[in-house]
Amino acid sequence: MSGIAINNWQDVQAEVLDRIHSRVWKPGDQIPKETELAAEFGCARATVNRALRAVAEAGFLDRKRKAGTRVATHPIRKATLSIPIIRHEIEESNRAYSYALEAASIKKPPAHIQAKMDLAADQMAHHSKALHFANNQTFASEERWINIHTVPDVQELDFTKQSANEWLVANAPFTHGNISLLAIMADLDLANRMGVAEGTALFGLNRTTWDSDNSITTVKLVFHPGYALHTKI
Amino acid sequence: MSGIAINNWQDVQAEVLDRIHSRVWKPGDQIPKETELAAEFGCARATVNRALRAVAEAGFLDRKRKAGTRVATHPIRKATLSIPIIRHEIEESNRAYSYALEAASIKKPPAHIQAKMDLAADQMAHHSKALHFANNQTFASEERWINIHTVPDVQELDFTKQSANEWLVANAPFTHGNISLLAIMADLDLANRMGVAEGTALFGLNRTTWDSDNSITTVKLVFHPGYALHTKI
DNA sequence: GAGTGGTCTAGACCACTGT
DNA sequence: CAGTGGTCTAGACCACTCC
Repeated sequence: MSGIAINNWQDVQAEVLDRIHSRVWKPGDQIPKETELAAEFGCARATVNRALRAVAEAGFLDRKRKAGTRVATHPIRKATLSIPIIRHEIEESNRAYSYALEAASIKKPPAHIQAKMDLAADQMAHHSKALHFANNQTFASEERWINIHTVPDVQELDFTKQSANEWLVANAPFTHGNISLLAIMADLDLANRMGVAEGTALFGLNRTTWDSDNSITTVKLVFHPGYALHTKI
Repeated sequence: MSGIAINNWQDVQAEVLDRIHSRVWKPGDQIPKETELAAEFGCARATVNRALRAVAEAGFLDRKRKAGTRVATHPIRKATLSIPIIRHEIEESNRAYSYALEAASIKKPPAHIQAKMDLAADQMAHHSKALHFANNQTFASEERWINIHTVPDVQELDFTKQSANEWLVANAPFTHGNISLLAIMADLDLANRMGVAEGTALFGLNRTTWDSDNSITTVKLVFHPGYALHTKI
């Protein structure tokens, strides 16, 4: 007996995780089928299914029709990263947020931006640079391109007060996007804008968002020295 | 009419996402309750629940008992990051993986490691340094501390052939852990070990894993210049 | 107190996939 | 082809939380 009554899918999940963790079920082992576990736990198969699905999503089980359910051999797999909105991140730590637009214009993007946003060779786009501050210290710099075909309204807006990101979030919903995380060495321009030494290693995040097949915006965020992204597994 | 028959929870999810995306339901709006949607779509409430739960997990909806379901005002929230096992990552790109242990010993860890692993002040730990190669080029460096109280077997092992990580994954299952992602400027030692110029900006990942309240291991991985982590949202 | 989402059940059928 | 997980249904009760 496991000693604890099983009444809901969380209990089943806890019991399953305990068996994996205590190596009753070892990595690579096939575990009993849903109907057997349901009988053992005295609950419906749907409840077992709910629990096993959750554990599989967390990466500890591999499930396949017909082949059954096996304990994952390499459980270090998925981490959920919450991508913060800069203003929220700063305000949640009780610091004062401020924002400064450095430049904004419509111009032809360089080739690597055209490729990233799937723009035609002669297509113009909205370009902007801005800085985000926490308690008047530079927190992050942002360089952004916006697709003016997908988001025509952007040409009439004033981003000196409201950040482009906040306007876009509220007014140009996206269907999907991709994110890259990388280390960046500050060049002279970036170093000057952010008030750090040239060559400083900075944490960077590139994000491109899409409305179906149409790119909306691509942004390169570079954070202050010492910034780190945290997550639990 | 939406024109497409709704037969399963994925269809419901697609329809819900489409309504959010096309702004039939705007950010902050309360959407119809589950029973109403079930009636509209001609399916069971459980099916609607399954779909809405999935959309909420993706961050596009906020759900509360009694208060109902609302469209999230800030959908940019969660990204699932798959933390790769280095050997797999290299082999999947059809490059030859190799590994070199540089040092291994039992010694007293520095204070910040003691704090990170919740070790007593006089407690010793297993320390190792290693390099990972892809096609004989340096791919990443690793510096690791292992809690010899939680994992006593580690003292009898030879990590010259098998990497510590692979042994730990198979033999010391963890219940939870935390990960930090950051940018690192190569100091002289790191630069020499990795064959890069001093001061190069490198992508780093720190991970500590736990077996309930006992730390298992903490590792600092530093990747080659140009390395980036990718994810979709 | 009442309304909404959260979950359970029992049974059924479907879909993928290994043999 | 057969076994396993994937999903649907209809109804029920529970738990949280706003008023």
